[in-house]
Amino acid sequence: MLNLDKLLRDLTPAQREAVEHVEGPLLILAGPGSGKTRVITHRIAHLVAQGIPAHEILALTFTNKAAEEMSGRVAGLIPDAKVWVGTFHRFCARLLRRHAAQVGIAENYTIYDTDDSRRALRRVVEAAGVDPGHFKPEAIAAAISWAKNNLIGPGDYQPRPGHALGELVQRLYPAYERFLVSCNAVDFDDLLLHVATILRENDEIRYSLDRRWRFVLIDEYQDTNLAQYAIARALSIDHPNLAVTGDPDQSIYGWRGANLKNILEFEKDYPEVRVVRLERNYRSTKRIIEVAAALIAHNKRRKRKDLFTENGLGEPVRLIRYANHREEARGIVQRIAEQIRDGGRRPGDFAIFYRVNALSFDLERALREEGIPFQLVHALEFLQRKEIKDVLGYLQLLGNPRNDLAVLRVINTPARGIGKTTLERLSQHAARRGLTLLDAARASDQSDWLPRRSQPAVRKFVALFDRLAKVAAAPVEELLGHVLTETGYQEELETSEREEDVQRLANIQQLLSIGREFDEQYPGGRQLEAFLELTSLASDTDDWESKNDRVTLMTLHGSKGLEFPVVFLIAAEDGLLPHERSRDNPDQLEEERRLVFVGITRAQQELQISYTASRDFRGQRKVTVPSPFLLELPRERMELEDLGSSYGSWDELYPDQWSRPPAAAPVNTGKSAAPLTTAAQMANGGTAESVSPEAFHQGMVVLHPQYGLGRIIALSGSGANRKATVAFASSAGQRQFVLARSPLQPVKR
DNA sequence: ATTGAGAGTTTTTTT
DNA sequence: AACTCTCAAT
Repeated sequence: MLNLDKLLRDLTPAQREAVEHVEGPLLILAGPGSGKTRVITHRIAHLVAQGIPAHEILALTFTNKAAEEMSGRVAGLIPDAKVWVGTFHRFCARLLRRHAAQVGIAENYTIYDTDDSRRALRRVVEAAGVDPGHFKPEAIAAAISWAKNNLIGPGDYQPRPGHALGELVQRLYPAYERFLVSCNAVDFDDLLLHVATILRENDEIRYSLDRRWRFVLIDEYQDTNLAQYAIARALSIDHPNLAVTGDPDQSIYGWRGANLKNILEFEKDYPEVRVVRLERNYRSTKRIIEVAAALIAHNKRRKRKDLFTENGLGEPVRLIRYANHREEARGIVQRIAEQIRDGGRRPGDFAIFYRVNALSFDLERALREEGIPFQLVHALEFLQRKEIKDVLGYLQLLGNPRNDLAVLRVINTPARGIGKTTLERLSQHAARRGLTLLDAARASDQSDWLPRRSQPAVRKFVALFDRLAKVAAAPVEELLGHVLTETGYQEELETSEREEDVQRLANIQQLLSIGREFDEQYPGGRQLEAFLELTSLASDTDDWESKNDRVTLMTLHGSKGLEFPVVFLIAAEDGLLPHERSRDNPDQLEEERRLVFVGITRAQQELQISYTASRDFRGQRKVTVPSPFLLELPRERMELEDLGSSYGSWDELYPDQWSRPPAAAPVNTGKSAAPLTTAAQMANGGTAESVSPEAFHQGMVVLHPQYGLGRIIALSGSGANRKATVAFASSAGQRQFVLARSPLQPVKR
């Protein structure tokens, strides 16, 4: 039996309070590194020790990675307990299998990933005869996704009057949904929306599930959207034992519909809630926490939380400017190499974070050259590859023959002479008769609506499908083998000389071994559905392994929930951090700040933030502007280094800040926004006189009364038409001015 | 129907 | 810079 004392030992009073809480709502506000996962897992064990049946406990996370971590640690505490731990999406997928009929689909439905969903939408747009010229499918997809996340069904979508895109969405959303239903398919958002709908409309089901899961835990609650909120709520009405953990300061999924309100107003929904704050950080040094706290203090929309640590002071956080992206990669890799050689570090101690995946390239190369092992954690890569999706397409079709989208994908893959016109005929006939594409294909033989010479190819495809259907119940690896040989896919790749096909073949081998692993875990065959669910809800982020000793490269988003002894945060440049698309919206800007906060707080012992003087991005070389967030850091207490001075230094923007040695006196970190204005005033010397447009030149540092200091990055025209593009150090970003009429002043030095 | 060249566009983040 | 998509030629 479980030892209660052992569970509660070594916990702080706050942690203990959370762990010992049994009945009723609970809100755990947990700062980074505050032992949150430990508290959750211990609480689960404690509940079980109190005699609560493990199968009544449901723990929901957002990522598979978090789910795995949690279930592993629960298993460590209570080995055989049947606590259900998983992601929201997986949980909903399971529920939906059971209750699919409630929303008009069958239980063997297919889950469309983002790519499938885009294809489906494109087809719907085409069928509706909408001129795709003006509206990007992306925008329509985003609007539909937004609606679903906010529990707005296809029939309820109300556009703002006169809003052209909205009106289009109002028309296309129902059509898109009809198409999915006809394919017996759902997209990611549907998983949540359908389940929320079932819970809302069917009180009997709702009640029984509420009772079935008497204790519900939700991790990263700050990332829940309205649909997830509704699900959590519906499961906690008769048994309001809902425990949520989260940190508003780490909410970085607003763009996916996450609603910060859910956590900020949790206390309104459950007035009798017990709130526990975990503010002490056990992960990082004081220096790191100091920097993180100073940064996040600039956010307005947040719950005040005091971050502190009793850990040692540690080394100062480094802020480095490199000349360019190559130098940045080289510098970081050299430092890593040194520390592995002399500093007693291992490759697995290091992590490098960036805002966008495209930034990983130089680091990969530098690491490779230096011979340091690394792992790239790319969001979607493997499972998105064409060859993988093609093969899985066959599997999907076998599991769900109504899946027209899968038919479209595989009917001519590999090429078997079924082209656009044939497909057009098939689709038309299917639409006329209300058939699935597969049935239409079946009916095409000897028909009068498909030309004789097109018939044999279609007949062959149908025969292929039937052959495969006979072995569909085989173990996954075997089934994959059948697909590869029967379709001729493997042969096509094997006989090809092309380099990329060799790679593809290797990827297919990889898929086979995933299938093998799956079979070992779920022996006996007949597991096609489960395998498909696994592959469509998995992402490459999941198989990040802390145990294999490699330098980790990932996006800031991917880093959430992890920790590393040494962290490098690169490309702290305006336009990238904050991302240019987030810059103009205050809420989004705060989210970008939280993103940096998340990155910083991953570091246990050392942290280095860097940016460059110039960077090649998307094939263009650009003079960069440091991230405005850097101005919010307590730079007096950090170690500053400029390795890019040959490019003309940004020193001139912050003369007092950069050249002065670190201040001796402690500085109140909450006020670091001030230096900008101070520096600006100093730099300008307080004078204002009108300047000839010709006095401005490329690279010059200028002052704008509103936006502060900036650098001229482009000039055009002459005389009264002379225009300048200025990159500001503040969050104003880049702006263009007609010099003759602008208040811009050259900065005197 | 398939292939290849050229044009145009991109990704911010993930289930 | 790399990728995808479109369009024309075979």
